[in-house]
Amino acid sequence: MPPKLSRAEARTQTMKAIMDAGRSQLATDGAAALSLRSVAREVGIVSSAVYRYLDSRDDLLTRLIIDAYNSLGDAVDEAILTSAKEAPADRWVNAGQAVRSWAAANPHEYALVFGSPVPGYAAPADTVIPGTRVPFALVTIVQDAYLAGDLVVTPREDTVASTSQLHEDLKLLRGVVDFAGDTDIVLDVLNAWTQMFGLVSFEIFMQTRDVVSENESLFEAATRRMAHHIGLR
Amino acid sequence: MPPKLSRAEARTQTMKAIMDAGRSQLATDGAAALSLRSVAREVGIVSSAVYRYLDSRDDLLTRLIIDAYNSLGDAVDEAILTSAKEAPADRWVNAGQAVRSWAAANPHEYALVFGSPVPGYAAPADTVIPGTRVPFALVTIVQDAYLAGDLVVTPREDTVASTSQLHEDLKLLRGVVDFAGDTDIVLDVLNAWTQMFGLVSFEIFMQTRDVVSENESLFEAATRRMAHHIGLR
DNA sequence: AAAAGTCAAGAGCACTGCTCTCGATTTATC
DNA sequence: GATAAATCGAGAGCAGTGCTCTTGACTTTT
Repeated sequence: MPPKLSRAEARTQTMKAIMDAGRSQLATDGAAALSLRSVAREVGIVSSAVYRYLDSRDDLLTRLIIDAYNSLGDAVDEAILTSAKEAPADRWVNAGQAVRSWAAANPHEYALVFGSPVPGYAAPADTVIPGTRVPFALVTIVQDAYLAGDLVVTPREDTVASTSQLHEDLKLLRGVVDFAGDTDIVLDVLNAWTQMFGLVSFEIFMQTRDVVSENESLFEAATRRMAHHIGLR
Repeated sequence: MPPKLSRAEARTQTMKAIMDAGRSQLATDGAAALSLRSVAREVGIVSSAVYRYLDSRDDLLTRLIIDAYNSLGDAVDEAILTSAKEAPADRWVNAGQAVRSWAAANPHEYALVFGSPVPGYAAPADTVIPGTRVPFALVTIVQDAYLAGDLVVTPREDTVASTSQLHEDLKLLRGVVDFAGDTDIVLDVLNAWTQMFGLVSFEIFMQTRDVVSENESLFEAATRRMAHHIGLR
C-alpha cells in the first residue's frame, strides 16, 4: 500500500508525470504526433482524466513551447557567460554553436518553436517573452564589446536613412534591448540573428540536403563572418 | 446530358479536380489540416475513390510540394529575368522581394516546403531538384555580375583555409552551380541565401513578432546589405 | 457528520487515414 | 461482335484522434 498522498501532492505529481510524458513523446515523435490519449496511456491514466490537468492539447503544446524556449535560452546564456573573457567574435560563434547544438539535440523542440506553426494553434502571449531570450542574449555580446570599446565600426555606404520608418523601428528596438550603439549595428545584429536561425533551420528541417559534408565547419565559418560584419573581433 | 468522356479523359479531369481541391485546401487551412476525405468531398467523390488516383496522403503532399517549389521558382526566375539590365545589387534585392512576396501570398505553401517537416513524412527524391531552383537562380545573379566584371571582391581577413574540408565542399558546390569565382564568394552567397530564408521565415512563421512595423523596408535593407557583402553593387 | 469540492473512469460524437469488397462500366482481346 | 480484363465509384469497416458529458468514488472543508 502506497503512502497516502494529500490531494495537492498527488496533483502536482500527476501533473509532472503528464508533462514528462508530453516531453518524451514530443522528443520521439514530434509535435503533430503528440496526442493527449497517448500521453494518458503513458501516464497510466484514462484520456478524459488528463483534462483535469490541461485545458486542451493546445495547452500542453504551449507549456512545451515555453519549456523549449527556456531550455534553449539556458543553453545560450551559459555559452555566453562561460566565454565572458574571450574575444567578442569567439563569444558570438560560441553562442551560435550553442543554438545549433541544442537544435541538433532537440530537433522536435526546435521545430515546435521555430518551425511552421501548428495549424489552428495560435501561440498565446505567455510564449513571447521566453521566445526573445536568444536574441536578447546575443545582443549582450555586442553590448559588452561596445562598452569595452572593442566594437569595430566600419563606415557603411548605405546607412538607414534617419527619416525612414525603419530607422524609427530600429531605434525602438535598440531601446528595448538597451543597446547604446548605432541603429545600423542593430540592423546588422538582426541580420546576423536571422541568418543564424536560417542556417540552423536549414540543417534541422531539410536534414542538410548534403550540400556540405561538415555542417559544423560551415556553421562556424558563417557565424564568424556575420560576427565580423557586426564589428566583433 | 454531358458529352461522353473517354476513360482517360475522365481520369485526367478527376485528377486535376483532386489537385485543385488539394491546393485550395492547403491554401486556406494549411498542410496539417489537409485531409483526403475533405478533398474527396470537395471534388464530389467518395473518400475511397481518391485512392484510385493517389497512393496516400503523403503522395498528395509530395505533389503539392513540387507544385509549390515550381511556383516559387517561376516567381524568382521572372524577377531575375525582367531585371536583367539593372544593377546586380538591385537584381538581388528584386529576387529577394520575389521570394518574400510569394511567401506572403502563399504562406501555407511556404510553410510546407520550408517549415518543419510534416511528421512521419519523408520528402522523396522528386522534391530535391525543384527545391534547388531558388538558390540556383540567385547564383546566376552573382555569376552574371562576375562575368561582367561587376563583382567587387574585397579582401577578407578570414578566407576559408584551402586545406579544410569545408573548402572542398564549397569547391564542389561551386562546380554544381557552375560558378567561376572564389570559394569565399560561394560561402557569402550561401550565407545570403540562408539569411534571406531566415528573414522570410521569421516573417511568415511568427507573424512578425511586431519588432518592426514595416517588414518590407527591413527586408530590403537586409537583402541589400547581404548583396553588398557578396560584392554586388 | 453533512456539504462541497475534486478526481478517474467510461461512453459517446465527429473526425481522420486507409483497406477491402461489391457491383457497374469501360477498355482490350479473341 | 462477344467475352475477358481492367478500371472505377460506392459503401462498410478498422483503428486512431480531440473533446464533452455523466457517473460514482473519494477527499477536504464546514
